[in-house]
Amino acid sequence: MNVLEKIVNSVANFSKSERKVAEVILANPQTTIHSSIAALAKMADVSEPTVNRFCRRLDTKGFPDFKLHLAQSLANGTPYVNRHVEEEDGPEAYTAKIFESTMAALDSARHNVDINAINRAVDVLTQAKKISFFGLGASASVAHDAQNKFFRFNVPVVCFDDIVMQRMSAINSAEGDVVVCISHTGRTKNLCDIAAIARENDATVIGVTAYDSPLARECTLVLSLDVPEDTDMYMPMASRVAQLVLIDILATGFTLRRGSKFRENLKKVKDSLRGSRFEKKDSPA
Amino acid sequence: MNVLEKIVNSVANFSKSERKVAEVILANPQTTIHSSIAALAKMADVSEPTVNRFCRRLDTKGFPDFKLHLAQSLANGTPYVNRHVEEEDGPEAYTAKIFESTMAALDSARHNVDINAINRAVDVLTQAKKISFFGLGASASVAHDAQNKFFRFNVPVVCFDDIVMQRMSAINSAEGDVVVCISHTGRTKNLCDIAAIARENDATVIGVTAYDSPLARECTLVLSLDVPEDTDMYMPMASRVAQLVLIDILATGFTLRRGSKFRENLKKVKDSLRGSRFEKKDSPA
DNA sequence: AGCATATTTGTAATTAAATTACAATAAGTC
DNA sequence: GACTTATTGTAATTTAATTACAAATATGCT
Repeated sequence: MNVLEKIVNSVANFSKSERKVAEVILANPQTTIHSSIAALAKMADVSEPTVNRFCRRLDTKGFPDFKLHLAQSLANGTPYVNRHVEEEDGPEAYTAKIFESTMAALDSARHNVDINAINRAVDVLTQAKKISFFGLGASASVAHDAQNKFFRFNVPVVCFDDIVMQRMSAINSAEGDVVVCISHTGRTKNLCDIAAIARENDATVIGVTAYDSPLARECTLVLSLDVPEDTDMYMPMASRVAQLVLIDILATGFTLRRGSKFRENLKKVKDSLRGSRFEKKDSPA
Repeated sequence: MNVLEKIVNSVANFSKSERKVAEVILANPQTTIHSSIAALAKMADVSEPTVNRFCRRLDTKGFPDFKLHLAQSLANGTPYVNRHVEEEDGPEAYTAKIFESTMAALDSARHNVDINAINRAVDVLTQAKKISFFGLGASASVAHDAQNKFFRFNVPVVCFDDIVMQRMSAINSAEGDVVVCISHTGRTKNLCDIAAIARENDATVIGVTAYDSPLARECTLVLSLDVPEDTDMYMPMASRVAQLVLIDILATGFTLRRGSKFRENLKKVKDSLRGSRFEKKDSPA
């Protein structure tokens, strides 16, 4: 974990003097990495051993080691420690924070995805007779996006964001069909029902959802994205971006599995759009 | 510039012993940042001052400072190397690459967005009588997502992914209405028409599209995301994620502008979903 | 080739920095 | 209010890095 975040998170465990050190470091992290322990101690108005103890408390070997960790945190372009948008944030601040928190969420997701599950999902998808993407609310747009991607593969693909249509589609599913249910929380009752119905009708159900959720229990295969919940905003944000990236990954895996000849097909689809577009000045007539 | 690159580039200026140091560092950079000057000197089979001189030659203040620079290089240099998915990539490789390229695209977008334009867009949106989101193809899912977000604000918002509906909606727009047109390339003819029609009917048209594009020229305000084109895959990937994040930013700016009382409204919308969901075990009854 | 100069490299001394051990102070508890 | 525990600082020690200088090696010139 990012050292800066770690400082913020463990501020509760700090003593009064250690907190002073934390404040100084958070206020000028860039200066800190070029300071000696003596200089930093002076800035925070504490003694040198206090700074040293502060470093140890953050699981670093000592002050030099701490500076190393800090330098790495800063290098990743993570100036904002507190990524949560706050009341008084101006456009610059909230723009940066949202970009950063999204990137952080993706990074977290990246380290948590189960590659084997992805591989199996790609397996299943490549062999599907028909692929259905179901999502409700915020996840509906992810389902649409998935449809847009898989549609290009010239595979029978449908997408519904309407419970009734989803239900009908699920009831009509058969062996060899793949149903992908998308839900961040995995607690949407209707979608759980759909998953159950699809399974009863011998379809393979892939859940893009949280592991330990009612929806997950109804699925044949679960693709979980451990993205930290966006607690402060009352909207799904980062989690949904992670879902989209997961769809990208599945689509990519799909094309790779199908081989190079198949990819020419993709190009054809893209070229077909040309008529509906204005030509680029520099592109061939 | 990255220190590792710098070492490679200036290898010509090094003396024999310095080159030995360079080799050892390049071979195990991760070890280097946790070694003392003595340990490194021993590994390279040179004296300690030689290592120190080596550091100075790379415009660092000394060995500790050099380690700091090296740590930073390792922090951001390593992951985003080869971002393009290749034929022979396994699940692990393409998963990592897609996550990384998406993150890289977001990072690039972050540094290129025009904060002023965002601020003006938020201005316009907060004052809108009605907001319409229009997108076609891959951008349609972004438009849906935007609708889902702004709908929660209890603002009149519509979203169409159908040219005919978009056209009718655009013709019916009036002063005070805001139309947001989403298109990565900005070259989709139909959408350019829609933007023009909306403007003729006194709506404010915000374009989430490329700066120098036909669509941009039809808009009142352009929000451009300079995301490197996804050249190898014949599908829009990273660009669309960046668009979503931009929508997140606009929505966030919107809520901040509307003040805290308004945010209670958001909570109400979220709570309203509770009935349709399975309760979490640990949540209050 | 041989001498002289310049450059590179290493040894030892010095200095600076960080850590440890311990004492003093402050906070909390009965 | 005295005792215990935790926190903080002072001073000593250790460790690491740097400097100064000397030896060795290489380079150039007659």
